[in-house]
Amino acid sequence: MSSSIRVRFAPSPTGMFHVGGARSALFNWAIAERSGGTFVLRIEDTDANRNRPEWTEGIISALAWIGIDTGSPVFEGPLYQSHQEPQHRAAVARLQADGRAYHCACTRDEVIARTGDSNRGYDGFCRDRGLAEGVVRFRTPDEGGTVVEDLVKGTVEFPNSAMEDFAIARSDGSPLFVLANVVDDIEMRITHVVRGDEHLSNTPKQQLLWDALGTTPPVWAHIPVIVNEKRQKLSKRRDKVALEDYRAEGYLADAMVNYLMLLGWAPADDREILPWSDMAQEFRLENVNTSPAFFDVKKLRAINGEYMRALSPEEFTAACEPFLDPSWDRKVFAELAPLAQTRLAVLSEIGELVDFAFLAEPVTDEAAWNKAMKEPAADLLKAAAEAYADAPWNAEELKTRLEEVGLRFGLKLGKAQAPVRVATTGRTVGLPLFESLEVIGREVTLARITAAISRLA
RNA sequence: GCCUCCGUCGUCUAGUGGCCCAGGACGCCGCCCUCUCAAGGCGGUAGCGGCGGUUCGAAUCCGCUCGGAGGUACCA
Repeated sequence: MSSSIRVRFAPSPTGMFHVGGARSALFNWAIAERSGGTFVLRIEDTDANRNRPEWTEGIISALAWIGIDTGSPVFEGPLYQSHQEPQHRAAVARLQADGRAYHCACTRDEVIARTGDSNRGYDGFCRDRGLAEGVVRFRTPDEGGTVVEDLVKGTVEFPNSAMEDFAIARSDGSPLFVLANVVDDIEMRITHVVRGDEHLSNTPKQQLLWDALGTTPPVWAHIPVIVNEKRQKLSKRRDKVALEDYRAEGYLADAMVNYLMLLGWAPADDREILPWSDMAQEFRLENVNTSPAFFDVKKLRAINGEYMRALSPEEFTAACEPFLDPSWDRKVFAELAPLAQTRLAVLSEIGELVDFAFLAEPVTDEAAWNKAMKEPAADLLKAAAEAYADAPWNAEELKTRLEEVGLRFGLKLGKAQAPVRVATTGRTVGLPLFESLEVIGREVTLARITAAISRLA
């Protein structure tokens, strides 16, 4: 039973991979992987995607980034849905032959004129007229309710009286999305449909169609949507939702996956940081929350930081590579990288932390300069330059010497280091100073201190 | 309008009648450590939308109410 599971994942056809879609994909992936089932990717918008293959490419590459590999044995796809295939028309015809659907010639205005209510749906006027043309409508049950058994939401009952005879094919005969969607799911032997709960309201229609087509409906699981700080569903226009953007900013895929899985689900123990293998093993749709979750970048950053600190120095250095200027000396960077590892939340911040070591002149932050270069900065820098002129060039010694210099001015190291830091790195905050000086060398250090002295003069 | 879903610290959550005067994590605040900034350690802040029931006992069950979200096309 569980080995025959086939989950369907349908990213939205917008050419951009939404974080909500990513989470949904991950949930699907987890249950498919754990049960040894099949993950079916379907891009639902036929026309848009047929004309823009790069959109599909983008989605596949985003999926690959978070570990959903198109080469995996439990992956099947991509599959485009077309609602113009023969089997869709055949299904419409079958439904009509079975008396489950009928032609209707009413216009919207006619319906409103009859019901006197623009809020109500179709009134069933053509139900028994035996027409041969027009839109095809599905004959909805008059009484009772349609019960959707949902793994996440539980038992949800929709009164049939609130469901109009909805259209399944246009008057030109072309099948509509709802119908095609169900037909394809049946054909692909989908057993589990896991999607955002914005689809819950349309589920009874689909379920009716599954039944009418003589097939047992799949297991439904409607997961809560992800919302913004205003508690609205994440929108492409307002919110930053493209998974690709987070990759570009320097979030680690593992951290992203971990965070996304935590949105609406929590492992049994108190762990929040845990490997994918554990999550996939423990994940149950039944344990997914029912309420919407806010996408909190602050927490994402914190988790990303955890993952970055857990990296070995080599892994961290490698992870930084895409965010480094090509001209920077990688040997020098390798020395600096371990110092930077605990000091950033996302990889894209690496540049501003280490650029001083590669540029001819440090980028000087004026506010930092004004703050650090107060009396007796000039004299202190002169003394430091002297002390450093003949110092053995290692961090330990550089620290000791500056400490001594500071003492002469009645300053502790915390104060005394500030002018030197700004002179050599351009900023008041940054990597450990003396290790940094060791890396850039005596010549560069002295040159920068001298330059600062003359600027102060 | 009608239908459906949702409502525990600012945020993500644990919690399915007593173990909860509600636990963890992020954030925030403070202290320690410290060459700056981080990291790390320690401590703190803050919550069951409201009202009525049921019960010896309710975050947990029921009703109402308020608030939020989504759906409702000859769109996909």
